[in-house]
Amino acid sequence: MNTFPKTFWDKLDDLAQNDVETYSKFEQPDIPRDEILSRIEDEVVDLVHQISNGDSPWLQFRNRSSWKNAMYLPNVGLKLIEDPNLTTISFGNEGSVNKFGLTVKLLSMIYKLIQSGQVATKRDLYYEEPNLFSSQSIVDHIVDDISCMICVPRRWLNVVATSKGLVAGDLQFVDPDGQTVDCSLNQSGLVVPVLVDNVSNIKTQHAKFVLVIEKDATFQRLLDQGFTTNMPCILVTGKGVPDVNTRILIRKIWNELEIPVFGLMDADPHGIEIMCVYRFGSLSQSHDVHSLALPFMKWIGVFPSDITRLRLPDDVTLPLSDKDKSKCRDIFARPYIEYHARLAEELHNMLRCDRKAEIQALMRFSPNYLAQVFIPSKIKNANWI
DNA sequence: TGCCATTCTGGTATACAGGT
DNA sequence: ACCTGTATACCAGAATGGCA
Repeated sequence: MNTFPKTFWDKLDDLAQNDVETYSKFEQPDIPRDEILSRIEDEVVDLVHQISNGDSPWLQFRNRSSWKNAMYLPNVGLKLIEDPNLTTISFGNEGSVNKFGLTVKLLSMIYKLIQSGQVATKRDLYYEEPNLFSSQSIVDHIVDDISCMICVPRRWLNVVATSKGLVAGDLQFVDPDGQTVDCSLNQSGLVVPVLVDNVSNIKTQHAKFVLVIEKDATFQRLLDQGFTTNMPCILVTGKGVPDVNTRILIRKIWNELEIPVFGLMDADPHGIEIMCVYRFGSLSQSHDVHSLALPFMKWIGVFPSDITRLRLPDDVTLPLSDKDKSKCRDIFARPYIEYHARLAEELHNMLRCDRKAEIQALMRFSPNYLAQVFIPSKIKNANWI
């Protein structure tokens, strides 16, 4: 910390102030338990009406897998449009009768959960009837469809997923059990609490920024090297594609502490996609973009252009595979690209040079290069996207 | 019959836990 | 040291169904 002049930290303060003025903090409106229960009841009443009219019962929900149903709002993220295409599953349709049955079954399970105030993981739900559901991913899909159908975040249905992300550094909070937790005391990072909504009293002593890291390996390495003691910051990793809890926690940290959030990803199509999921939100969770997207996040690297700028040798980079290239083209087609010219430029860059690199490639220069040179200089020079 | 949309399956990537 | 199973998320392509 002493190696950086005061102006360095002042700049971060200015940046933080600017972010707070640019991006709005979203307070989730509180929907009472009875309201959620009555929304489920309404769905069931509809089914009864359909049956008594002599029709095959059906359910409708907003389609979360089509890009046509999503729009990009700058400073917000990827949002489900107001009038999206609806998917209909019906008892009378051979292709969807199975899903219809499972959806009704899960609706009843969720209703009981909310009524009794119990919380279950998606895995718990699956193992109640493993033969019926046949696979975990089917339960995952349907639960998310139900949350979209009755317009509440999944966690409010008392259905959670075990957390995957880790957090470390100068951060203290009161966890859902009421215990005060100090992340700086844990040498290898603390698992993000499952009921992250109930995390409160988020505080820090000195942290000036949050650094989001794609991979666990890099996260651990930075911790081992004492990155958080040299730089007053908070480290977070989602271990690859981030789960919902990790993204909510980062959002909460920003809400409370009002400090800049930086992202460090691989310089490959997959790394860029993960950056997009953090920053703009994912397509399949676009109905809950306000509590998930991090539009204020700044991508500090590794940029595809860094491969040539830093002259990374060929033996630590790889040519793009066919799948990488198609992933690039895929990201190009997404609605947020036209608002972020430099992001598009970096994608072009990667396709043109036909090279990708992982964060670990920077260790070619020296083991400490990432912590002592790369990250500080990116922040100092405001070299982010 | 061919087209389009929807649904399902299997593949990608990340990482950890536990058994052989 | 490897393999299987667990978790997260996303996407490509096959299979299916409705409609002109």
